[in-house]
Amino acid sequence: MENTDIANLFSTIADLLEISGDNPFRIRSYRNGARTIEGLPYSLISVVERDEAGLEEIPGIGKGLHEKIVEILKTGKCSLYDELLKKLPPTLLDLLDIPGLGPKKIKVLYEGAGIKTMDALEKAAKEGRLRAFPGMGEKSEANILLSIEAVRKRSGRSNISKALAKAEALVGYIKGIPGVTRAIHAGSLRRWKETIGDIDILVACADALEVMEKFVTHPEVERVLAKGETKSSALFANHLQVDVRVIDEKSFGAALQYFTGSREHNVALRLRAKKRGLKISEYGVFSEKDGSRVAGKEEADIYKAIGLPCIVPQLREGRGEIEAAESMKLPDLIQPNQIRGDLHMHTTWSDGRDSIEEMAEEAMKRGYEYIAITDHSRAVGIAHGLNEERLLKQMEEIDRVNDRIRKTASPFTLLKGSEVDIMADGTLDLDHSVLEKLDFVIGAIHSGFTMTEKEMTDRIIKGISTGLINVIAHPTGRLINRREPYAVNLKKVFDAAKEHGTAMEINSHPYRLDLKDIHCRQAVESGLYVSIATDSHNRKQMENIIYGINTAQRGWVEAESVINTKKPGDLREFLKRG
DNA sequence: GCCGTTTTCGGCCCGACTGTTTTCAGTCG
Repeated sequence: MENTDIANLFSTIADLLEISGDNPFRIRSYRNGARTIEGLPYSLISVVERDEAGLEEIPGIGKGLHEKIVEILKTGKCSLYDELLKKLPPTLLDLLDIPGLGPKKIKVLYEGAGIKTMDALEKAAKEGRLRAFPGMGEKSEANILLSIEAVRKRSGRSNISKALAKAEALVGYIKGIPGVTRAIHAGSLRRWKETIGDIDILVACADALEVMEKFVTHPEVERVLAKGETKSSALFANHLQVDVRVIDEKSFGAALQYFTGSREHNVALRLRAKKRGLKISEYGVFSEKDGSRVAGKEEADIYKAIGLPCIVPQLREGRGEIEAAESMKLPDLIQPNQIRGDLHMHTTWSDGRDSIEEMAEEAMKRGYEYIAITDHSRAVGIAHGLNEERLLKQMEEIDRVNDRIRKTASPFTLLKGSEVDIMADGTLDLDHSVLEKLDFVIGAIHSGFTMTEKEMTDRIIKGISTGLINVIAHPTGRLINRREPYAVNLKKVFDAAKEHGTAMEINSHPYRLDLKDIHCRQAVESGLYVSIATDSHNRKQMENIIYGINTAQRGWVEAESVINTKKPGDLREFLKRG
């Protein structure tokens, strides 16, 4: 039972309690608990093993959730969950995915007409049987049918890179509408979350109705969900929902803060405001006494009004950032200009598209001081992975390129590296004698993803224990929305990595982001170094570094934990092996 | 179910939009 499993269980319990009409605040407690657990930088198992009482030190976990966590960890079951399932069929949870349909209506439909599946709901809507229920009419039936269709086609949350591209295009479009003075995307996208449910765009303008009209008639709009004076929503291709809100200049900062979220972060801020006799809304910070405006125009002023330094969007997840801000212990987050080089990339020697020199040129354009060339090893046959012989030849080629660069009086350096496969038995794919000649070795898993957790963990630890691996590439092997991570005990991997001076990669490809945010935090809190690298297969992909940096920021990573912020000499010192 | 510089009970963030309503409940973020 990992934290994620317990968090998912609590989240499901919250949904079931909601449908059963339970106390909304009890429901919120389970939701809060789930979020908190998901974001913890350590495993609950370790807490319970050490001292059960430690659970209640975690904010949001009280007596009730404590007992349930212990029950789940000890028995693998949760009696509350089992009881709820006796009363409510789990298929009702699917119905919560239908926009416009919430727990109250689902309960009524289930109890009144025995509707418990998406198919049954569709049938009832088509037959016009839903309009018999209070608050439902023909229009509700039509909307439910449209929404069911959308849910069936939907592929889940969008990858951040897709959402960012769409958001930037739409912000450009809106800025082109006459009278618009400001437009910016907010929401989880501004927090750089790895997947995005919908895009929020805030607009300041002279004529709100004009903006709303232009937005809902955008040529790519597939369906308008709502259109009002200050808020409109529309579905775009790939079922990406976009919400546009028009905001007064004097409230813009408050709205930006509010719509950037997360919800948990905002709830905590509002609670804090309330204790100080203030009220925060998307319109500003107001005195509860006389309703006078205290702040609103700039985002930072919202935090200032409640006695906090401004917290960057990447940290606003309700994972202890407010407490850290309060005690002036916010992390000094890694910044893009602190990255001195990229330590994972491929060239035409294996499956990359560009040559060693082309990659070097691009890196120099980016202002880097070094990069590591890390082509695949022979096990990745499909990528023309290098054997020892070809790797030795490539090293000679890199020496030649380095010589040519040195003659231009550039301080730029190429490091000779390899992304060597850690084989199923934990041995490395290339002779140690050759790997020892390299400046930089990345160890990676590219096969045998279906191993058990123990097998995979042992495999990686055995690789690390060779003492030859500087960095573990994409440590969980996941592809966002495409492939689940392989089973691995990261805690044990981190321990072994610490012992052998191995760093963890934050792979910056937007479909990897591996380590992910919370794992980054676990890694640096375990005292590990990370390498923020792009795994580029062509020049252009080097720009993906921004996704890795933001993932690191979401994981509270500071520059001192990132090996590629080191000066070339310091990096070489760090890379020296045992 | 959680929590406490108005504390162990009685609160718990705030507002817009829709569809069905003659004043509002449900949903969403």
